[in-house]
Amino acid sequence: MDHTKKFAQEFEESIDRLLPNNSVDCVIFGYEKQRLKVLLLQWKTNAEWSLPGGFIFKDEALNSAAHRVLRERTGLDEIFLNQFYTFGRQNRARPDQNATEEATDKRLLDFGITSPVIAEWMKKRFVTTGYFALVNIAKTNPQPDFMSSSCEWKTIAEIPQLILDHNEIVEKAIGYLRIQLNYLPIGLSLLPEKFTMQDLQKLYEAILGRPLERSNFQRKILKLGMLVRKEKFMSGAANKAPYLYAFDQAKYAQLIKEGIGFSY
Amino acid sequence: MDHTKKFAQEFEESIDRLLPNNSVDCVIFGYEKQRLKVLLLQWKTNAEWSLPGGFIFKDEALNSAAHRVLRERTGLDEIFLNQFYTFGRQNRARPDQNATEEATDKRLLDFGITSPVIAEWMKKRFVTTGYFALVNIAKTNPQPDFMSSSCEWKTIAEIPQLILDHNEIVEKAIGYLRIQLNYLPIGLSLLPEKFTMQDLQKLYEAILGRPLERSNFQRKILKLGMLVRKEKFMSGAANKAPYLYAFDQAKYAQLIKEGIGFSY
DNA sequence: TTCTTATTGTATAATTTTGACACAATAAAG
DNA sequence: CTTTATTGTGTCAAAATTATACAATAAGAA
Repeated sequence: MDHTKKFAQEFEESIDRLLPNNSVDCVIFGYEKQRLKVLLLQWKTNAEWSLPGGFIFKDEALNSAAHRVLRERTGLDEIFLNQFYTFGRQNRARPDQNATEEATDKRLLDFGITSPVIAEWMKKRFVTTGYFALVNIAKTNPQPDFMSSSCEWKTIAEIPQLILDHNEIVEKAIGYLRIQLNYLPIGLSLLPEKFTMQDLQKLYEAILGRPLERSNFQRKILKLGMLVRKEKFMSGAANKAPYLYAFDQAKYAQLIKEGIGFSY
Repeated sequence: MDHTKKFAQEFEESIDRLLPNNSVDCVIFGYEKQRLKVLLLQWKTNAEWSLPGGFIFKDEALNSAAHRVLRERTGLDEIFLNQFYTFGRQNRARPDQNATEEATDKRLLDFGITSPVIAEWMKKRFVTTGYFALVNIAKTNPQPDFMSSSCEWKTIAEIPQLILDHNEIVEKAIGYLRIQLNYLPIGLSLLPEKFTMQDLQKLYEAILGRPLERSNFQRKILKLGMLVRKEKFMSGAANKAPYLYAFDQAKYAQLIKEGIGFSY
């Protein structure tokens, strides 16, 4: 019995313990080379892309399910997950995904779903709750699960067409990320332990989608008192070397709790 | 056949058309006599209080269900509803509501539920999505439905113990109302067409839960340019009569879209 | 070595916003 | 005509914001 079949059998057996009509999807943001990225899974069977998502056990809280699903599908554990919106249209498939009975059956076969029990489950209507997370790409090593051939970080511009309404979910996640910027531990979660002021500024610029004035950004951030200055960083470039900074975690946590009170 | 039985029969017949395991609950904010209020329903059968909530039809979007449920249960229609959070603990009952089989059966009887089909439905686990709305109390006349003996506006301080986790839902709604203050048409939705500056200030104070400095509030609000000054308001009180104001709706809408950018 | 280049850390000045308070104007009651 | 409570507006210092300037500096080029 190959891996896929084994997985299918295990999933089929677990269906009785799942709460019907509900699911979770995770938008995992990472930051690398001054670019904001999102973690996507590609299906083994038909190479389509999707967000890491899954179902809820009958005896499991929605929030716990989000953490478990993310761990099972990517290996990422103990990360900050933030619920942001619940997507509940009758037909959450994209308009171009024909929803006739035959088309749906054919699509399930594309995904390698042959078991009638699983097919019946997958044909249900699911109301899905979106969570977003912020992770430091360097510190994590996501691994695709059985169903997925790969697990890739894509910049926002690179995001391909995703299954169902997952593109919409990503867009909404970015919107909430922006609105909640002052209340989220953006820097601590997304940056390496030590980073330059430019790293931090580019991160904010990536999230806000607009440029910020360098010297004013530096002054305002430093005035918050949440950064500790470390040694200089010799990049090898022909210009003045920037200092590295690290977060004063206690102060940062407090500031985030109250909301960082300025406009970038 | 009395009303309650008729309703029970109708509900029983509709269960097949409902999406299991999902529900919506609405936190309707109103403003009256300079007090922020919430609309609550009281059950005919056992006098317990709850938020107006209900279920989703299989062919209905989650957001549409929220509008329909609100209309059916209170008569309120075409109001601005804003999704804010999805509550998904395994057991959403309050800790003091004993969850043993017998206790649950007894509780359902308290609510007048005798049909086994309805009882089975009500025993399911429901993940509920919370919506909040802002309405002008003077313009609306909510009416309780079959199941409810009354439909009352309660100030935040007056809110009694509610069923399930509804007290938690109200608290979370107020939290989101505060955070999203600058992005919501608070004034236009909650105030009458013409209002005094004090009305507006007290509204913001009620939402924020803290006093604001009168003259500075007036200066900042007027500077936004979203108010049109009307005639004076002769209240009969022994003091200088205040001006009435109305919203410049186009400008207000634009400001709300971008987010009103100042701290109160 | 010296010059050049790109970037960094910091300073400065003009402008705007905020917070705290002052005060004359005024509607109605005594 | 005086008193009272509240309103519209003004002031002023402190703080924040914006735009700009400029010396310091790491490394490559001359």
